Amino acid sequence: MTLRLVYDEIRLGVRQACDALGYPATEFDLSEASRPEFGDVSCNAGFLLAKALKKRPFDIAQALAIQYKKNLGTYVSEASAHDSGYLNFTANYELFTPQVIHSSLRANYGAVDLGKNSKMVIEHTSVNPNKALHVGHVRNVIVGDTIARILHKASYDTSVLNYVDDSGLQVADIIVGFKYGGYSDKAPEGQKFDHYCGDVVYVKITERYETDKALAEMRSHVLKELEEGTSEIAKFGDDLTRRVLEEQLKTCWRLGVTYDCLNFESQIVRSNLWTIAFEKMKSMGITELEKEGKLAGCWVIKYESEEEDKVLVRSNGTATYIAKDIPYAAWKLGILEDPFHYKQYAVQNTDRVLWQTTLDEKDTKMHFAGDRVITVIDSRQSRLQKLITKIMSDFKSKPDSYVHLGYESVTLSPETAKTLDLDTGGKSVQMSGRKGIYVSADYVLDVLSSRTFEEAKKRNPELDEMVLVKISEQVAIGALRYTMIKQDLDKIITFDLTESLSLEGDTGPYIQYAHARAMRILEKSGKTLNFETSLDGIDTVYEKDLAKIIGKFDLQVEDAAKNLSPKIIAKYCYQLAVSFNAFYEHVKVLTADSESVINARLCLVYSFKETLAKALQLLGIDAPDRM
RNA sequence: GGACCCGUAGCACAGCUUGGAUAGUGCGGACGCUUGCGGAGCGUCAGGUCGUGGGUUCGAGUCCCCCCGGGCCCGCCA
Repeated sequence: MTLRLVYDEIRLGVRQACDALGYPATEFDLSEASRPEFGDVSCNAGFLLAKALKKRPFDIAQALAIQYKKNLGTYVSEASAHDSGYLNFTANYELFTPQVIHSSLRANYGAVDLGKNSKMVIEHTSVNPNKALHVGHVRNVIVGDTIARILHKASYDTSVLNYVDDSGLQVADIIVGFKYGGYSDKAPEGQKFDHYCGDVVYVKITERYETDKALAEMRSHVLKELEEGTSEIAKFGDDLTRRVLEEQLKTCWRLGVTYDCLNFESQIVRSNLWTIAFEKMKSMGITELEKEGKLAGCWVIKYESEEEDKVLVRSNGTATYIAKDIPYAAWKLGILEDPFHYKQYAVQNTDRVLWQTTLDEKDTKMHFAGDRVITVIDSRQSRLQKLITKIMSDFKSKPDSYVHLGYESVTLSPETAKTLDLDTGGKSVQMSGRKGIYVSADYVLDVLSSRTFEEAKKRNPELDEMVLVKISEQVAIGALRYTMIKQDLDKIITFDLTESLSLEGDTGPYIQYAHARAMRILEKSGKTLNFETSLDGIDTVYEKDLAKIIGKFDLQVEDAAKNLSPKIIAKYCYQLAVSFNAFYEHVKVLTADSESVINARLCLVYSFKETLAKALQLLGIDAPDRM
């Protein structure tokens, strides 16, 4: 039983009332009442019928309310018309609250069956393996991970992929650095290898290209060797990228993010996927050999919707970079025969196996492809992604099987830029790995973690150091993950280091704190909760509001999954915490008047705690028992 | 030149998909709340011509168009 049932009952009841009054059928909407004094659910049927019936919305709502009240049903206690024309309903909380509490005890509470167990592939992270993750990458990682968690809750059978671009220009850059630039391929003591590669080798070698043309030429040479994959350089590169990748993954795992498979670009290049995809495109007429003009001799993709033709194969016969993206996208959708074998890369969180692609026939066969694919990439790539979406919908002859989930970038605030010795004249600045303008994810986590450690220690001086470290890490990750998810994907996040340390207001720690408070009440009560007795006597506005919000968890999951909008769950967690804090402040639990009320309130607190923990889990945020 | 995104209080955002009831929240500012289940909390107040102009509608922050401001993308690079 959740709020959904109340909606369903009202929808049916209003339809019946319309029929009884002889009103025409109409697709009215039910929505949450905008203010508490309007009740719980509002219906706009009055407005919609006004024209057809030539009556005022209020009169229609009034008639409907009277008709509806002849049979109030189970979960509605009041139906009334408002002057504005809305038809408002109030839930029957005597019944609703205990039933919501019972429902919320289910392990899979909040789950919805949108996906029907269909295969869904989510690709995210996909950071070039030549540097450490910075806060811009973190947005990708967290958005992707949260979407995967939400879709899993919505009954999709999800596979999470991380694409490793180990044969690209950025990797070539650091190889040049190590092989020809004189940099040691060991990081200095105390520095992670990915940081060393990004902070030192990548940035410095890029600077040196400016003056050292010979070095710059080595880059294209190295790139060619990487693609061919047989030389000593390629072997060196392979070893190198795996060392960087290992460090990058440590950062992701620290954030609570796990994957199912690592897809190496070098293997896509060395497999036959491209040849097959190219033939398919030719036979479908997606690409044509240009006969004249400036693109003469190139295979190009022509789409009327695009103003420019896109070169797929150069006049010298070599393929452009989309020749890597197209077969990979097709592979993700299971359109092409899978040339890969798979072997175990690691075990994450004690039980989740991370696989990796191989071209070794001795390894096993697996299936990671999906009926639908979501690719999480920065919206700066939406031009290319639009093209791939189009090609995939032609391949699959289903328009929405490939989805580019774009998001705006993370920029650095002028104050934070200053800490990197950058004067931006009061404007925020785009991060750039190449130019060394970024704040690394590990650094932010470390700073946050030590800040939260101080705070936790102050509050819990008696707790063991190791316990405090664990709590502060949970809170630090909660803080970072929440800031990355709470606002809309198409809004730029201006990252400010000082601001990110805030633990008050609309933040992850605020929400976690509500959970810790609830936990402490339950602990302190020392009681075994009795859910089987009548849970009445909890009828203050605070308790009703809390029950209502607990009761709409599944509706929020559905909304978030349908719209691929992780912030909906973030807002929901915040709403839960706000409602609980109001309850906490105004309603006494342990010192309530009677044992039965104490029990009922404890049950509500337990229900809240469980629901918040489940919702936070969708955000990959731990719910600490104390903090 | 063309494509896409953003513009709502001092700052950061929600609300726009599906048009209706006094436009919400956080930070910052002012003031208050703890012998009580933990103050990472709660409460009160101040602060908004929803970028401009037009259109559609009984009704527009929400839909349509023009314009203005900001961002970002547009290679036989990857």
